[in-house]
Amino acid sequence: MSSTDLPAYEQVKAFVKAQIHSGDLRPGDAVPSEAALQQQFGLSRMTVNRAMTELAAEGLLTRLRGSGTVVAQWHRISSTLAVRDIHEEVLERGHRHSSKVLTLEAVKADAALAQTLGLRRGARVFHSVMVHYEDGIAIQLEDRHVNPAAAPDYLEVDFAHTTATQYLFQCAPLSEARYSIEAALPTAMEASALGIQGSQPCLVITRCTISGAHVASQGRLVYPGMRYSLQGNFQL
Amino acid sequence: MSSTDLPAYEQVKAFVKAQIHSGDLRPGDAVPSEAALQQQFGLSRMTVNRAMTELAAEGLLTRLRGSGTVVAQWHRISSTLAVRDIHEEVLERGHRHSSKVLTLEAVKADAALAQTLGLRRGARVFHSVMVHYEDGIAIQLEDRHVNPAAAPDYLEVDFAHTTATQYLFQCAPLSEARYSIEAALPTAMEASALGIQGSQPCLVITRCTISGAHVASQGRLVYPGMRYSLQGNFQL
DNA sequence: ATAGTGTAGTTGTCTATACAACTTGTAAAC
DNA sequence: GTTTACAAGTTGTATAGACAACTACACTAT
Repeated sequence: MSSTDLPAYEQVKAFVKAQIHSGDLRPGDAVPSEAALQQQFGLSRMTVNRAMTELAAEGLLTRLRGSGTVVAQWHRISSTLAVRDIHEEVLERGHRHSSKVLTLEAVKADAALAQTLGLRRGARVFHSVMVHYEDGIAIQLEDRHVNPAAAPDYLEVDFAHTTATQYLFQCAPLSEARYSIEAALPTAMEASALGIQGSQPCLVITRCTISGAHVASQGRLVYPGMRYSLQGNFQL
Repeated sequence: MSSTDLPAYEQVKAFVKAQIHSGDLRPGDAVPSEAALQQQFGLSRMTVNRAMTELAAEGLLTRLRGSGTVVAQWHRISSTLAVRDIHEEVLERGHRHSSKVLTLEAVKADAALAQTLGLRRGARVFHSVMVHYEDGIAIQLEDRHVNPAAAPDYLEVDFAHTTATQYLFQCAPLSEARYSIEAALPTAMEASALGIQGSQPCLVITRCTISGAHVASQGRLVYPGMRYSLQGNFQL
């Protein structure tokens, strides 16, 4: 019966969004109180409250108990950078994925690595280097150091049938991650593995995943700049 | 009286999070139903429902009406890339911000630009190029094309007292944005403006902001790779 | 065996109410 | 004028109940 089939709280959200959208409500402006919206829409306050609470969680509104609700100053783009398996990612694009293991070994941690993994210097850590291909073209080089405490059998894994990300997800559930994205030139080794020239800029994602108390792994993901870009879309 | 001062629904969230955290619940595993948690915690269903709904919104759980709740397969990193003013950003880091306008003009749109801005070829658009400095060091080159429909007085703005982002926010509230992040070499002009060598890789963010029906602006933001990195942190 | 039916269980939404915590402005007391 | 006290308005949280929409599974009739 209502205009559309959208739930009532979604309609309230859409209404407020539209007003921000159109410039009717500008950052800093006061938004009608829940009581006002409740009357206007003929809904219970809980329903209106859900709408407003969600908009606040999305970052569009700033609410203050006792004072009121205003349009937030900065609209955030929440780029959901997925920590996910590149295998799945390639398949989702409808392409064929393959990979090659270049290195799979145990090494002694140097000072820097020991610090990021939370181990003492000289501790045994696993090291792997792999290249991932999309339809035969190299798109990612994955240089990873793994904490043995998180994945004791890392060296025995058959990476023809699973990927490092997949395996690590299984044996060390993700609880926190830190990453940094920068532009850099590949090392000579990386350039040759990716089949590009050493002067070609690459997107480098350095990622550190934490599982419970352990730092599970530290990875350096190198993407050829010409073949890859991180994309995002932010609506409203 | 409850263990902490956290609201009940937050305690339920924390409980489920902890189980995922510890590996007690793994991706794909079934999570207790709302009815079960309701009994276990002695809460009403609405309270438990709020907890679970929020966890689902955060991407930790996947819920299916009629079927149940399972731990989500991929934990998303929501990197909140803020569409915000670089001026504020620098000040927040406790540094000094300054900028220089290199170009501020009206030009005729070529085919590509006309398409992204949703105008016809040859239409009048505004074009600005600025360099932003943090404590005197160039950190961003901002090359921007603006739709006159969104900001008619763009050429008259005094960019000594305001920034392009700030001004555009005022006259064209943001409703949607698309962006792409890639590594690339700067053009000769960009390199000299930033005071770097043309062979130094840069992080290039191409951003397109949409305000209502108009595409308000299209920008190319170039960051020297050695001086800038996008950082993110994802907890739980 | 197969198709259809029904039932129990699960999540999605909504209501009406209640109280708590907080802000703001006004009025009273000093 | 300054401080205090109070009242009205606002959001945050929680409850108990209700119905709808959907799934999964067991059971029945064919």
